[in-house]
Order: sequence, then structure tokens, then C-alpha cells
Amino acid sequence: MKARTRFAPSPTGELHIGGVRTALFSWLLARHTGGEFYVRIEDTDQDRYVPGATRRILEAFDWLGLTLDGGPDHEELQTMRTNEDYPGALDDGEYRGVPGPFVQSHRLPIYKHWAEWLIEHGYAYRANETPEELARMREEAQARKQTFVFREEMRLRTDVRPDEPHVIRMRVLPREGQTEINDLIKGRVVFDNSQIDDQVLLKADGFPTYHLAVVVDDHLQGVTHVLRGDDWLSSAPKHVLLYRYFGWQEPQWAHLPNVLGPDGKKLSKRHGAQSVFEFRDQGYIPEALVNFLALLGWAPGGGDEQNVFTVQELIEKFSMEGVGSSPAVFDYNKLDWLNGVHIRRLSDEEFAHRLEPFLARAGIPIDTPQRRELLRRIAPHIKERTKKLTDAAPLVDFFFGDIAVPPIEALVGPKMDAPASAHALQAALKLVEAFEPFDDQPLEQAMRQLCAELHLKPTQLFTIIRNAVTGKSVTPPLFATMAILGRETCRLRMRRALEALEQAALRHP
RNA sequence: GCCCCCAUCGUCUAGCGGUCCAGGACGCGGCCCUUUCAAGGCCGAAACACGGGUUCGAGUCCCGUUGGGGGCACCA
Repeated sequence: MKARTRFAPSPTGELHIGGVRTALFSWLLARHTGGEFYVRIEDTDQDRYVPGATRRILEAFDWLGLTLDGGPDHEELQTMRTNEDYPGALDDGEYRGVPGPFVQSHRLPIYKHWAEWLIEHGYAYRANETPEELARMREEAQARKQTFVFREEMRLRTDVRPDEPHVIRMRVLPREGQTEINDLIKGRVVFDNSQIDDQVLLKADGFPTYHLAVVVDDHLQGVTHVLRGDDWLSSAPKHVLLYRYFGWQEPQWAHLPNVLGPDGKKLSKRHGAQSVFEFRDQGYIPEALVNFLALLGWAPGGGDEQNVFTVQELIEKFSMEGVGSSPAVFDYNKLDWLNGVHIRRLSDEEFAHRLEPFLARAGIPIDTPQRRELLRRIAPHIKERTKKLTDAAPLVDFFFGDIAVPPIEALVGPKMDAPASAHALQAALKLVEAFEPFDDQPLEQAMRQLCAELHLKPTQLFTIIRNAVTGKSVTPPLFATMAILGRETCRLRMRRALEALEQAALRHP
């Protein structure tokens, strides 16, 4: 069965990582079944609207590679409260049968129509208690240790006219009895109708609340599976009731368990990175993030113990049966590992390319063909050494600029003194000056032979050379590094190091 | 307070009544490889929250307890 799913964020800020997981599951379900996935912007709260948020949401989907079959196009974005146009937004005609508009503030007459329809058919009524009056009623209920549930009989005024400011509330029917929801993840969940509020459907400002808008839009847009956060479960019976009132067929419900932080609390800003872009800026790649998020609450099952997935594999193997019902803790350790795995799967070219913005940020602009080619040559040697793209800069900086003469402690080999180190470095320098060809393998062979001649262990000689040539004790493989650096640079740096070593030897003979 | 959800190694999970003295992955410890750091290979420690049922038999089904989480807006 082809699934049509949607992700419906409100433009109130950055796309949260928990929201991304919900979007991912919805997207995977749609792609797995050959159905459609689209984005709908739920901007019905005028107070919480954040300019630019919609743009950022679309950008996040782009970066993650979650393709859309529907969503706001350029024109619709431009006519939002603030101009939200995004270069990568959809053009007209790409909706594969999903009808727009995809921004709820552009659908106001539709909600109005269906709200009035409910009144006409006895499923809703007008009310106009002020926020203050409602707050007082809540306090009174609390004093009586009762759950506050607004009911028609509690209206302070029953003569609300259609032409005065008012809200439209749903009439929960029947008042007694129960309403149950059949959830793909939670199973059958039953609620007492007495616990269900006569929820406001249309606000006094003419905007719908989530409850009306989501039901109307999901139905009109042909949504087959509603995947959303766990926190919506308690209001789900209201939605079930609305479908029933309208006589529409319910979608399949799937309430995903929350994502928790390492402390077991719902993931929030306190836990560090929370928006997709923060992850991007911290050097995570979308392949890894998608893989990781998929595993947060989903497993292939059936004895399949695969952990590393490409997006294609996820699409093939994903199913709702594999989605678990318990909340999952976001484990940065595993994300880091997966990021390294997916980085290693990148081609050298691709890896080098993705490194560029991170190197630029670290003061290593890759702005010439020469520098780009240099990075490309280095790439295979640092790929398995970077877990996050931010790790690369300290591994490559000495390729792109001069280094300071290392401190003397770094130039003295393990279990050696300054004079012995100077002697060894001098021999190595001599070899570097004359050796041909100046390539990785032959150079290593020659240096190993030199070790034998000097009665030194490889680690002793190589440590001295490494520090002299790179200024660091942790580097990519030494001889590949030297070959890329080139004979002249190596010679220069070794000579400077040798001078420092000789002076030290004179001071402490 | 009321309502709802959840419960296997530290973490993500497999397990859909017997094949589980519970399997995989991350992390952790050890060994190997090794010029540093990684990557890789091998080995190891590590879990069915508790109490009642049901059953010939329960991690798997039911009930309760405890512990976590979520909801109770003219916010989504």
C-alpha cells in the first residue's frame, strides 16, 4: 500500500533533532511504499511565528537529503507573513497529486468552512469566555482537585452571535462513554470521553487551532499515515472524534516515542546540539545523522543485525513493524562512531570537498586549484582519522602553511638526548636531500635502513623526523606526509630543527 | 492532582511461550597489528526492574508495585 505522509512543523525556530527523526520515519515510510511525502507549514499561531524559520526548515530537508513531493513553492513562500523564499524550494507542478496550499495561513477559508459545518451539524458551538475567565475556572477545578474540562454548560454567555468575536469549540459527543484510538505503535488506547475537553477549534482571530487544521488538512491532502511525537497521543481522541463527525476515514496513527537526552529527560537545549544545523556545523554528515536517527527507535528485526545503513538500504528495509514503543536516549558516542564510518565510505574527492568549509573556518581557505589538489592528495591519509569534519584542520594545517620551530623536547627522540637526536636528524636530512625518487614507499625503506645503520628503533628516528617536519606528534602516516610536503619543505623544516637541536646540544653537552 | 504511554547489558536494540545459562552494535577493558594517532582483527566484563498469577514451560501473556516519560492552552 502506498503511504502518503507529511511533516508539519510550525515555523517557530530551528528544526529540532527529535522532529527530524519524526520526519525521517515519515519519509522512509513514504519512500518504502512508493508513496508521497510532503511538508506543510503550520503557522496558525501568530504570536510564535519566527521570520525565516520556514526557509531554514526547507534548507534542513535539503541538507539531509529528504526529498519532497509537495510543499510550499516560491510563490507561496513569498506571500507568507515575511518573505520566506528559499532557492531550493519547489516550483509549481511538482506535487504528485498532493493538493496545496502548503502553508496553513493560506488556507483560512477552508478551516472556517469546516468549523461552520460542524456547528450546522451539531458538533460544535460558539463561545467567548475570556482567557481570564477560563483561568479562573481552571483554578476552581484545581481547588476541587478535579481535571478541568471545558463543557458547553459552563459557558458564561450562551447568546454569542456569529458577528461578534468568539471561538468555536468542538462538542464532545457522546459525553459519557469512551473513545479509542488504534495506534500502529501503541496499539489500542482508550480514553474516557469525560476527560476530553471541548477543545477550541477556531480561535477568535480566525485562525484554526492545531486540532482542526491537522484533521482538515490531512484529510483533504490524502494523508494515509499520521506519524507524530508521543506527546500528541493524549489529544488524539479529539482528532478521532472529528474524523467521525466529518464522516471521513481515519488515517493510520503512529505516535513515536520521544527522544531523550543522556540524562533520560526529553531532549532539549540543555543537552548541547539540538538543531540540525548545529550538528552540521559540528562536523556531522547527513549520511551518518540519518543512519543514526533511523536506529533511534527502529531496528530491522527478524534477526537482521545490521547497524550501518545507506539511505537506500533504509528505504528498502524500513517498516512500521520495526518501530519500537519505548523512548530512546540520544547517544553521542554512537553518532560519532557512525559519522566516522560514513566518512570513511566517502570517496576521496567527496571527502575533500566536504572538508573545505570546515578548513576555511579554521583559517585554511581552500581557494586555489593548487590548494584543492593538495587537499585531494591528503584526503585518503586523514579519512580514517576523522570522526567529525571538524577534526581535520589540526591534521592538515602544516601542509598549508609554515610551522614554528618545534620546542626542543619534541625534537629529542624517545630515550635519547639532544646530541644523539641531532646526529640522527642530520643523517636523515642528508638522505632527504639526495634521495630519489621522493616517494612514500622507497623513502620509508631507505629510512628504515638508516635506522639499522644508526642502531635506532624506527620509533626513535621517526618521532624526531615527524616533529621536525610537521611540528606535531600526531600526524597522518609520516612518509606519505613527507612525499606530499615535498623535498624542499621537508629539507627546510628539518634543517631548522637540526639547528635548534645543535644549539641545545651545545648548551647541555 | 487527574489522564495516557513506556520498562532486556551504561546506551541503541534482537527476542513476537520451549532452540536464551539471552544475540548484535556503540562505549569500556585486554591482546594483536604498528613510526604517532587512527582504522582493523581477536578476546572479555556487562541486562530480562520487582511481586503475584496463567501455563507442563515466561524475557516473551495477564494483574499489581516501583521507576521513567508525556499530556491536562483561543501553542504546536
